[in-house]
Amino acid sequence: MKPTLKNQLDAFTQACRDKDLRLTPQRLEIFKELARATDHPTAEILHQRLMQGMPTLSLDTVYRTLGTFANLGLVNKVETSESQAHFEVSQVQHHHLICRECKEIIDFQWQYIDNASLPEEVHSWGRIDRKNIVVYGTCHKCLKS
Amino acid sequence: MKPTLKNQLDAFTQACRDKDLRLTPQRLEIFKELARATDHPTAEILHQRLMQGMPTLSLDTVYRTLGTFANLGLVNKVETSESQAHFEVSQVQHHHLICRECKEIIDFQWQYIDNASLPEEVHSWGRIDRKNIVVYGTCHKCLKS
DNA sequence: TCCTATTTAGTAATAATTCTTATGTAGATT
DNA sequence: AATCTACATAAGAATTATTACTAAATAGGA
Repeated sequence: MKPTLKNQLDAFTQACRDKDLRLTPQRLEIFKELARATDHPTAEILHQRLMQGMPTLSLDTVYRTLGTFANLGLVNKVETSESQAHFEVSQVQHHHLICRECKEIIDFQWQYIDNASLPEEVHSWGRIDRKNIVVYGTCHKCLKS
Repeated sequence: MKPTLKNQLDAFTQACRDKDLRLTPQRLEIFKELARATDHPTAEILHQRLMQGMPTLSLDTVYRTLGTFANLGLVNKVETSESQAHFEVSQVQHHHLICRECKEIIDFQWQYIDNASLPEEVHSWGRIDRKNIVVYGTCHKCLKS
């Protein structure tokens, strides 16, 4: 069950208050744009989209803000082996499928893994906060062409 | 059971022949150095190490060569959310533990997952070639300090 | 409304990776 | 073994991705 945009915004504004983070229009817009996105945009792409409604927004602010959000756990930096970082708003636990050809990133869920407990050696390594699966392959669209 | 360095080198030279890849001293040294490494070095660190024995080796060659090897599946680019790419020689299937503090990357095995089959939606997405788990957390060393 | 610490825009700087080009060389052919 | 040629390399320049600096703007509390 995906949270509604409104729920996400409420959680967001609450998190800002909790963390003494000022609720600036830039932060709000960046968060909303990312929450609205179904792809996993890079900072640059997000910046381009936001420029429509906020022509003076700087790319640096997008990077800085995404970094801040990521530290608070409000957004995730998606692990890829690409050079540009991709972002998403933290939702329910999920994993990623990445096409080696077109680089498209798709979410999927896999409860079997979410519920599985990690091997003992991992627990003795330290404190875990996130386990994420990244599956690489080639999507049908690219296989056809 | 970890393959011996000799086995890896044989597999490497064979792969070069198969793929019409010239067996240059640079390629050989880069591969050997990476096979010998137990950490997951970046191109830059690998370059530094290699400079000991090959003072004229250029950083660009290390990047180019690692890229070539990665395409052939001889080495893996480790998925991290850091900006510098980390590399490893492809070994038996394994996964990665990454400490958010010190950024150290540790390998671990998890047969439970290796043997599990992915959800149906993933199979219908396309052809899969690798499923990798990246676990983020904080290692004991960093928890203590 | 005013104050002040935080945040931002604009631009400069740095870091990571890739490209360009002249030279070198692996490996096939003789 | 000598020659040839397409591919690979070194060196440095160029690009790309991200972060830092600084003066001006502003969120949110007094």
